[in-house]
Amino acid sequence: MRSSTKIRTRGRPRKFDSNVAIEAAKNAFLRKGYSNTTLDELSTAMGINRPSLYGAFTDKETLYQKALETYAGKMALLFRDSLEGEPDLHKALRKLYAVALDAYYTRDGEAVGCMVACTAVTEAVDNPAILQQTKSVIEGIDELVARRVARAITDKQLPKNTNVRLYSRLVVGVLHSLAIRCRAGASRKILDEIATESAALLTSRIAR
Amino acid sequence: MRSSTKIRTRGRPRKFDSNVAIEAAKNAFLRKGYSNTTLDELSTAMGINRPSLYGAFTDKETLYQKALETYAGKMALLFRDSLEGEPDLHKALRKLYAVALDAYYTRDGEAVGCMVACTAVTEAVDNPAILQQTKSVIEGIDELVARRVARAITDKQLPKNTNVRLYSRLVVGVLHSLAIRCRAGASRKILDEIATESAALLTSRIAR
DNA sequence: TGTTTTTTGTACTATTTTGTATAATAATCA
DNA sequence: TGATTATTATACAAAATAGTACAAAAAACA
Repeated sequence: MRSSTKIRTRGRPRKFDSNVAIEAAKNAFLRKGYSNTTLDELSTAMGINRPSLYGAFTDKETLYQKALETYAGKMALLFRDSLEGEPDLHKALRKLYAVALDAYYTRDGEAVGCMVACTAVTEAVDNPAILQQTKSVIEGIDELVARRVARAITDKQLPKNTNVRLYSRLVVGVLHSLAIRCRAGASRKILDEIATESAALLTSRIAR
Repeated sequence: MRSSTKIRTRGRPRKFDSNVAIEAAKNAFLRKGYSNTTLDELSTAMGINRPSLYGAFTDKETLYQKALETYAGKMALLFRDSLEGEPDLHKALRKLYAVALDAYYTRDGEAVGCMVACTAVTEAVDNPAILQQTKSVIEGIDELVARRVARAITDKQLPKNTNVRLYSRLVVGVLHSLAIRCRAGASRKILDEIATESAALLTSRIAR
């Protein structure tokens, strides 16, 4: 996972680590979205001055895409581990939602929600590239959950006639709502309750 | 519902109707969110030049708040009518989601989603007034649904021990997910399926 | 008819914002 | 050591953007 493989090349060496810088950009974009995050903020957050930033990441939009990609990759990993770590589907969903909620708050306790659900969609209407990226990230999460749901059917925790893709979209839909409510100022307590209740509803006997 | 009561006052008469203008502002803000919609765009969409716009609506932020308020009011009406028009809860939820999806597309078929879920939340992190407004709009919708759910309990369509507030938040959560998926480029067909399946799951026998 | 009042229209200002020119700097390579 | 190459730092340019000054216009009022 190291893109900054230290093969010494010519020229003056960079003062920053590419991955660390993207991480910082990600956090900045996560708070205010693409167009509302200025290059001054990015430059400060990343500890890189403007020309170096452009030299390394082309422009603001490319940097955003890279940051979103990084964010999505990390979330997908978290989600996959949560889902696959629990043999019981109900527990797996509870874990999924708990992990998501943890990620929806920064270390400082600020409620930022999800970078895809809460900020990327704002840009999507006027930016085809971001729309496409947003779409495929969401589909990726759907697919991730679908694989776990298929396993639950094999394990006889869900009926055989379950519509896997549709059911998975409902599971993921809870993540969307949690993200929005988080960013809209709901208390963590309420979000935990919603998460718990959703996991219960989705794994109750009748759920198809 | 007419704020532009035509009591002739002194001075040069306005060339625009206040409600129509706010409607236009609402549509503009709905597409691109608060900070990404410029005053030139607003001015053009509303058919009002800059100084008149400021004279009538104070500033961009006040106009946004007014537009969001208008949007929320209209959606609340649509939702209430949908919910209360159907005696059967399952049908009421289907109607609710259908009405929502219709609103999530403009007349031109553009997928804009929900002004609250898809764009207001972006601003909420850095704007306490918008955060507060977003929060209370969502709570208002929760409350609206809660009243309908309470009736369903009275009508014995849901068990007496149903946690009304929590259950209602799940119902509303589906709206959040539909809005996000809409704006993220999901097809109308898939959204209809999700809506249908969600209504079914939420009114299956085990749902508490 | 002339005064008062409010809105309109044009043009402008100050600020913010994205992106870049240029020279100095720090490394490799021959 | 000197040439080459890539990055940094300062400063700047061009465009966009929120908000406003001011005079002309259009109504009511006396």
